[in-house]
Amino acid sequence: MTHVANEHSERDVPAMTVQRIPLYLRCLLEAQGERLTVLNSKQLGDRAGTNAAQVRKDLSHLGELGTRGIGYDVDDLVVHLMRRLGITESRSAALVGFGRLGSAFLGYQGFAARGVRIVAVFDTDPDKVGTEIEGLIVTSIDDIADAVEREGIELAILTVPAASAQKACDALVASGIKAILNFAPCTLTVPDDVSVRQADVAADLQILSFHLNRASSEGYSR
Amino acid sequence: MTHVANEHSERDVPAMTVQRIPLYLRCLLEAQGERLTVLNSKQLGDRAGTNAAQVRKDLSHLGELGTRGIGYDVDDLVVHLMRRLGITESRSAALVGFGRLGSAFLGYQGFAARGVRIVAVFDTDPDKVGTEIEGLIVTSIDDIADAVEREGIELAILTVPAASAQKACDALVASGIKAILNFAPCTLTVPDDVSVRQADVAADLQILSFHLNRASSEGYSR
DNA sequence: TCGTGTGAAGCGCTTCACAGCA
DNA sequence: TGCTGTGAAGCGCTTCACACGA
Repeated sequence: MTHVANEHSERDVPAMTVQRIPLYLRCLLEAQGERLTVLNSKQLGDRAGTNAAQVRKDLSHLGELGTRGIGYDVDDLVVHLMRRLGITESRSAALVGFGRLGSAFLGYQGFAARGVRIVAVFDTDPDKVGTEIEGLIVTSIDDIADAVEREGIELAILTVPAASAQKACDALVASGIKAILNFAPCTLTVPDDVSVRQADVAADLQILSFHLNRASSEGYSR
Repeated sequence: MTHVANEHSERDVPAMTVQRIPLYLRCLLEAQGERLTVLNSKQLGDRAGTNAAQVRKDLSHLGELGTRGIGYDVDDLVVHLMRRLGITESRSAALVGFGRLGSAFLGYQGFAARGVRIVAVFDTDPDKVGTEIEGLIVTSIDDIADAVEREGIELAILTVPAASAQKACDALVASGIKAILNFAPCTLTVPDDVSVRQADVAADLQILSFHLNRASSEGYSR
């Protein structure tokens, strides 16, 4: 059952480290844009809004990626982080819910550079099904299982109203999707092998509102 | 403005507890809709996707809000959590960046029930300034300081491209805003007394993508 | 009796400080 | 010399287990 792990390639990465990998990657891509070839942990920490010790500890969970006395090679680290995130080839995502928010994501050109492509759009509304948008045709959610297999879809972005989110989620799970980003303000029930991330904008605003109450003391961030 | 500290009304609330308060509030409002008057910690934990011990510990940080042997009064707890979040009166928010994503938030009718109202819209694009939308008129970001004072704006939702996010952020900070929800994929630099929450959709998708890798390599054979 | 509130134990993440290596 | 990688210490969050009170 146990595989031989080359270096620590299959060692356990702490959850908080996983959440920061996309942040580091973004900072490294910025640095690439500035023609920087090497960054040390202090520089990367400053860009990411953390600190040098955090950066070193995080990256050490992924392997020995730096050079003592020098720092981290930007290009190498970009490649390594992308591989860890599984986005060396773009991941294919389905957009479920062709409303205002869904349309905004469809029109957003920034996903490609971050390793994600929206390759299918689903909705339940018969008036929307058949609409062409960004080269895709809005499809009935009943046809999702076929599309998932045909297009190799692995991720879903759920932008339907809260009232229909669980139903749409069930359809996604039934079609074999194992990762869902849910923008509906409701708790989704899924099997253990399916990952869900909750993106509740109103909740974020409420958290910020809480901190406003304690405006006397110093502010938080993230 | 300081209240007499009855019980622990101004005691320090752990950051993780603050993040769950909006979740509990949402679950309680759902329960209200089902005409439930009392919930115990197990029931609330199930709805929120956590557990009974977590609920009791979290709520105990806010005071003695339950009744032993019974549970928590739904209406009372709703009022208490809303007060703690500072949304008994809606908070006024500015939307900065009238693009696809910003338009989606403007059209979203769900914020009102969560205690937040968008009362002003800003953009830099002269073609967009002057547009009327949802009863609001898109205003130049240069006029933000006036609007913040006039409308009592305390929150900002930043939906501009990454390249102009820091500039818009600086304008918000200069106008006195102390809480910013940033959808641009970039790190914002702000004074210590300003709270920023980062909402990076692509990063969320990358985190989900990471977990897809784990699942496939850890999975049972077949 | 039942369920909350809470000290204490358990656990994981962050920070520190320095050994190790280019 | 300079910076990474890492054990260890520090800290905060979660979970446990039970006293307390309605």
